[in-house]
Amino acid sequence: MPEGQRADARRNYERILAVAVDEVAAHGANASLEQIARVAGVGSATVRRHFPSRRALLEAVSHKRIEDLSDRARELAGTGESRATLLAWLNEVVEYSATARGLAAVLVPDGGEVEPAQVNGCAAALEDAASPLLQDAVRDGAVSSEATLADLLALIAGIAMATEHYPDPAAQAHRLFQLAFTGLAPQH
Amino acid sequence: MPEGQRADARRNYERILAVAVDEVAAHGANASLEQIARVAGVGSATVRRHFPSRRALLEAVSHKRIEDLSDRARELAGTGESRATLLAWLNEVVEYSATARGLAAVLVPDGGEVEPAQVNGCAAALEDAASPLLQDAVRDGAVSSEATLADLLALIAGIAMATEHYPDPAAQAHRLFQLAFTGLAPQH
DNA sequence: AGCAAAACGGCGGGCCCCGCCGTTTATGAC
DNA sequence: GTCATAAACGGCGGGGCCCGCCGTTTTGCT
Repeated sequence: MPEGQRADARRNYERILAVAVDEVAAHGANASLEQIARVAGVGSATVRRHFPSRRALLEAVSHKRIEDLSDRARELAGTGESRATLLAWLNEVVEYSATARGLAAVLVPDGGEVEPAQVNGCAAALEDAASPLLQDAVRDGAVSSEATLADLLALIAGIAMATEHYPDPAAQAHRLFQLAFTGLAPQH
Repeated sequence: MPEGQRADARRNYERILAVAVDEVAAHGANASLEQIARVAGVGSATVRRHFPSRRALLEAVSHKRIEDLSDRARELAGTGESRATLLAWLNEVVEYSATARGLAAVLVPDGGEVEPAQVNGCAAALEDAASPLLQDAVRDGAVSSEATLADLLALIAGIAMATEHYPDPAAQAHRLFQLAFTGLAPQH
């Protein structure tokens, strides 16, 4: 949001964002932009001015949650047994991805990127924040050294997408993630 | 496809299905039904008559592959070391899910189901066919007894969805699945 | 050949996204 | 307070999509 923005524009931005949070929660990442405009009481062009793409809107919708998760990762760093700490944080990502619809979509590429190198500030922020957690767990030999945070986040996003329409999405997402974390068929 | 169907209807069905396979491969599970009608040279109502929902179309598109995978599971049953056999089959599912777009979508609920109990003949067919592979691996203690085939297929579907727009979707999907299979942080 | 029913496709309705442009509104300078 | 300017607005049209409808066409059987 640029400096020197007019007050009315700012008000509209906040209003649209608040409505978008609710609409995405109700209808998922494909919630109608025109419906968001209607509910917010603005024209559809106004929605587009503030959020030039669906992805931009979803990123804004998820921004607070991504900040919360990043803060949480920083809180957890160095606080306990490394494996359990990492798992606790990842379980919070799973929980958010499964309950806050739209988050999974911004954690992975959506095919609309012009420059792959410039995408995914959202995932990058989470990776940066959780990097110490992963490093501790790898250093302790508790976690596969091959897994990157990008892998972990993509896996969680995929699980959230696959379970979105299950009767209890969050429970199913946690179940699948737990299976993957522990390993479906670990080698001894 | 009903018995006693007219020859023209049959020809249209096959034509639409052939075009749908290509369009879904090119554009993913959300390929436009109208575009499929145009390319097939039929009216959009004809597409709907033969495939009353998008899911029905995707299931038909994926039918051959699901049959192939089911056949493959039956071929593999009892042929070797149980863990490796199961993994080989699952890797074929990963490969198909990542390269044949549309398959992931039919492996999980899509929110449109009226009766949950009647859905997912596709996943059920794969589960049935691969059940002996999983049982062997569980019996041998090579695979977690908690994982069901429904879990495995949902996980693979999620991975395919999350990696769909990566530069090399198949490689990324295999990577993520391998991590999950071996375990991100197996307990000793 | 005639008939009945299956199968067809064009159309309208509603919705969505997107770009456009005349109108409105907020802001800063005087 | 006034005025000018540019930011911001919203309505509209275009194109696309999905869906239901219904008159027309086509097939297959007698």
